[in-house]
Amino acid sequence: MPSKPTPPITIDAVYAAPGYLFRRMQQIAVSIFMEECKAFDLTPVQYAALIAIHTHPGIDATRLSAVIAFDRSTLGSVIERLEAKDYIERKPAPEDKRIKLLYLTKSGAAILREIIPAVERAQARMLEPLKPADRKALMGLLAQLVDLNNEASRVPLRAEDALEHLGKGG
Amino acid sequence: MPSKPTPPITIDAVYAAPGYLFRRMQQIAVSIFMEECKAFDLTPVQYAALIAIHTHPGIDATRLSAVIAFDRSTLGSVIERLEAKDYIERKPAPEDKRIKLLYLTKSGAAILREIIPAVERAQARMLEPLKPADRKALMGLLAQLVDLNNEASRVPLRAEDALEHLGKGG
DNA sequence: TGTTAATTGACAGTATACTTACGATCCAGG
DNA sequence: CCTGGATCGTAAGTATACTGTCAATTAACA
Repeated sequence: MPSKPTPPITIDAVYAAPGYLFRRMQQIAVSIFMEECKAFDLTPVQYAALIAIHTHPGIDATRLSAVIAFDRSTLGSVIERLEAKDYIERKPAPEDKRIKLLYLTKSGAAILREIIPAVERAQARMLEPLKPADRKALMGLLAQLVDLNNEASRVPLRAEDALEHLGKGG
Repeated sequence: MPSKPTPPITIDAVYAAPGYLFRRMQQIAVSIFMEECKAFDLTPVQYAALIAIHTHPGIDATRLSAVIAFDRSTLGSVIERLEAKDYIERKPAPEDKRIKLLYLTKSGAAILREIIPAVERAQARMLEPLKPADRKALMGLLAQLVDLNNEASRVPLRAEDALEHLGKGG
């Protein structure tokens, strides 16, 4: 059996690789999001952070990073930018001097309400080329895969654990 | 009908959004790639660039960016790093003083051969949690979606067009 | 209680991505 | 031949991501 040792080293293997397709799809998704939301000066990451703070007012940066599965280091600058735009504010926590609690400002709540239709349009456009049944199938499989691979990423999603500090945890 | 105007503004809507899942899956994919390939000091992007140069020796940076659908500006620094590691070399094109042609060095060809098993392991690990039939279904749908959305991204893939300069185009 | 563990936010450094702009160069038309 | 438009590489500026480190602070434990 002379053929098996060396797989063909060509670009076509890359095109079909899961990692390449995931990267490509992410690029496309960001591009569509930015296009639909260009009137709002909000990136996908900033949008997710705002939503999370809206859902969990008074959350701190570390827990926020767990709730949206973003890197904590990166989140620092994201928060800075949101604060500079006056969409959120940081308040020191009385019981723990290390922590700064995050809250939406009125501007932040307002832009969130306004941007939602654009975001929904963007999300719809990403899947638009597929037939409705295929969209469902793809999202189902992807949600499954992301969930099952949760621990493989450096910043696993901890949607539940992160909320105990707010007194809502079980 | 009082209920329809305002969709619920919660983090759960984000978790189910295509854009969020694509971003999350990309994070996971990069994480797995880096873990499997940490012995080689190559990022996914650098790997794809090396493969593309290996497949199309003498390609220039602009065409390379089209072949792997990477941003041209970003690619400049990627090429710099690959050159610094002595994996590729840039040679001026005699017929066009603007262009620099890209070639793999011996080190570049060697590391490519060595890293391939690790890359294959990484690609397999990304899909491992799914049943084989589901892996196929997911990859099929995703490949379809990426292809149909090709023009939506800032840097559409131009696998074929990019090669005409090499005298192989039709 | 006092030392150690762990946690939090911040920073430095590297690597993608994208936008815009600019000089050098090539090409097409006149 | 020469001017305008296109293309090439490059750079500056912004925004994610991740690694590693650090000081301050808190918690845990002997």
